[in-house]
Amino acid sequence: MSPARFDGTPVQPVVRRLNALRSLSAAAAEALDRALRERMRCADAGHDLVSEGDRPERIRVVLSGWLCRYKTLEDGRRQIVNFVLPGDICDSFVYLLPQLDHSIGTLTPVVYSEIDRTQFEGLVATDRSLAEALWCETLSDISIQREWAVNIGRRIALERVAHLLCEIVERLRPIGLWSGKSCPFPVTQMDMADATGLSVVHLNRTLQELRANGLIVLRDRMLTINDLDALQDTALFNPSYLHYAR
Amino acid sequence: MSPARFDGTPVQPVVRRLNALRSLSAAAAEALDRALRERMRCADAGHDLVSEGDRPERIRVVLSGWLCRYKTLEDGRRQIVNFVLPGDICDSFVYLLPQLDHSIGTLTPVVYSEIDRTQFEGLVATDRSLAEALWCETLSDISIQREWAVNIGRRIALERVAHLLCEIVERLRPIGLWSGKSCPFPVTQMDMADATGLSVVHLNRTLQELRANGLIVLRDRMLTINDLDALQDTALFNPSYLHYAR
DNA sequence: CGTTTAGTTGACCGTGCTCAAGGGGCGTGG
DNA sequence: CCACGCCCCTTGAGCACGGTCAACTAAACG
Repeated sequence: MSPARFDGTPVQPVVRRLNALRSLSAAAAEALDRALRERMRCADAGHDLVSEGDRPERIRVVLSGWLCRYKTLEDGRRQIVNFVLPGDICDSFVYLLPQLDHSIGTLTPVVYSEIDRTQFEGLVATDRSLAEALWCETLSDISIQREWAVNIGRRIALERVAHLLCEIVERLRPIGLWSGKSCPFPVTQMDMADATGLSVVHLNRTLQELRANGLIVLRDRMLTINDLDALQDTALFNPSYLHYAR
Repeated sequence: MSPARFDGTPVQPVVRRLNALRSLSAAAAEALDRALRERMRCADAGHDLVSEGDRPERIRVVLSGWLCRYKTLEDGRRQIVNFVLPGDICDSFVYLLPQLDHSIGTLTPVVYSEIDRTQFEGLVATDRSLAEALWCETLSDISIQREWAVNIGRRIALERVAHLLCEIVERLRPIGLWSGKSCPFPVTQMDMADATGLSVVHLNRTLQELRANGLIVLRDRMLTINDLDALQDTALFNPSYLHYAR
């Protein structure tokens, strides 16, 4: 947790993501940048950043690393309901709610910033473009959540897994983590299973089918896609629900 | 579409729902009330209020009737991703997005109000309690959407259908449409199937199982639940994700 | 080196899907 | 008034997608 670990962790992914949704004023980008540098934190892989039932106090903004939002049923069944990538905000104005309805766990080591209520509201109050961008980010989150319902409810396993991969690629793109061919992919097969509503065994077989079809290469936590169009076709993927401006 | 059809359609469900999430000031409730009375509209059952791909211009607020948000895949598979009940807002600040990612269709005749952008922003700007309530409503919507992912991804058919019914009961309660024992339930089995990610045939059999277990009575578009605790138990239902203040 | 975690494979099984047909209620038009 | 069509619900039969259980491998780590 030494400050040294923050070296080289840029604060930009947030600005880049928000800008992809709705452009921020220069002043807003700068104020946000400053606020994010104030209270940076890190967390190891495999820990919960926040847990279901917690009273939310602060806004957290992910600067680097991957997390997932998940819920568990009494008997242990787990559903990952979304991934949280660099630049994502968890969540604007959460502290207005009495308690969290889900947990957020780290999949990798993570660097994030905390913003407390008064500082956050100060930021929002002084710049309209930031307030609008935050609404867009939230509307985009709901939209992603809706698409997950479609994915789990109406796509078959092969389409479902392909769709998950397509979404992640498109979300990594604006923050500069998609090279055009490949990206880091630090998600275990168990996580992917819990995200798609499949069993680990069947998820494994589905990945093999995607590999056999030449659609993906997935090795050593690295995902390579040689023909993204083909993968999108098998996923019935249409990126418009992400609401990124072109 | 004659004004007469609005007679007796109260504007209160919105205020009641928002108040259940976060209390509105008297001034905000009154201003909202006035705004909603300005441009009331109706729609017949079986029509789309808005469609995927539309450019959203106005905020719509449902005063009476049921709708559903849904998406369809190219080949016709349909997933209902949420129901829209009286008092629900579709959606705060949508017009910030370039286009809608899903459609909203009516299940019954519906009365709703339209609020245009400038009027809406005027309302929000002048009362902090309203702005906060709208954030709460939106956060609650995301939360519901997450729970749907869990429902479809990790609950078996019986639990899944039971959970859907439990959620609807709890959402009808604050707007006064749950009598304590029963409520209107104008949803066809096909709609329920599309909401739970099941086939119509299996949904039908699942409903019969719930009936056989004495958990529900569902006839003539009317749902009766004699032992709500028992239904919630079989659904693994925990209402906290709705974020209603007690 | 032993232990743990992640990935893989095989065999079997069951939940839920598909296809198909029939019934009941209701509105419409002849 | 009756006939027809349509929508919604229901039932049966067969099947397949995906789940469960179990065992094994390989890599990572202390």
